[in-house]
Amino acid sequence: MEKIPEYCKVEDALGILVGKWKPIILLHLLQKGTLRFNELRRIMPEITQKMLTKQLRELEDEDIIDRVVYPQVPPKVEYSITKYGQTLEPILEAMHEWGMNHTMHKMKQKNM
Amino acid sequence: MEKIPEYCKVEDALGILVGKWKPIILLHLLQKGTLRFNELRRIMPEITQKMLTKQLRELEDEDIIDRVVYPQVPPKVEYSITKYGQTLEPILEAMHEWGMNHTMHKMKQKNM
DNA sequence: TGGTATAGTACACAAAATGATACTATGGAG
DNA sequence: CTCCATAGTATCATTTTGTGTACTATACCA
Repeated sequence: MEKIPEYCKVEDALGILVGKWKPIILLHLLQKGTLRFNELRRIMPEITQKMLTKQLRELEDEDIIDRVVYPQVPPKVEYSITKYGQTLEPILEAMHEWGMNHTMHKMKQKNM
Repeated sequence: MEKIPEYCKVEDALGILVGKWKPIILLHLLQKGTLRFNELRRIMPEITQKMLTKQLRELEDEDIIDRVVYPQVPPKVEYSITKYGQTLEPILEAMHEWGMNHTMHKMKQKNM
């Protein structure tokens, strides 16, 4: 394995990926391409409006997702992954797959 | 991309990977194989003792790292990645690499 | 006229994560 | 006798994250 440099870059990656919701939001966006605010809410019913807004803003600030506002009433706002955000796909995919196997691992431990 | 199942497994992966410190601890352990408590502290001077202890315990509980206590004074405790923990390597590698590129991305934005 | 839908914001509050600092036990070195 | 080193624990303060509820504007539908 390659040596970790003095100023460990992994922390930067984390700043963007961590939080209870970001990876899930990103996985859904990767999957569907584009989603409106309330579509995201319906997909993740446990997240509050405030949290969703906050996470989306942070991802937008980091240039991971795009936010397009249509001047309509009722409002319409579409979110999608930026080109740059797509570079996160390998990490998200790896997490997703690992998560699956991890569930199996736990089931074994508990003899389910 | 494959469809995300009802009960999204990514959250499980996250429970283990998130936290400001876990991926960094794991990367160092992957790199060095085995490290003592204070060696980890020296490598990551910003982490507090309490946090390091906590993160290590959590990783141990999840069967990601091993903790071996040598009955000596002063105490000696060695940490290493379990076989199961090694399955996280692809994620950690992906994060590490992405973190590097992300730093470049930011430098470009700021014209550094 | 009243209800529904959208994409939020504002405020009060609770809970969880993280941080700062001090403290412990004890063998060995000087 | 004093100080150092190790691998922690204990306590308190602060920061981040999350929850709950109420509120907004306005086109469309009945």
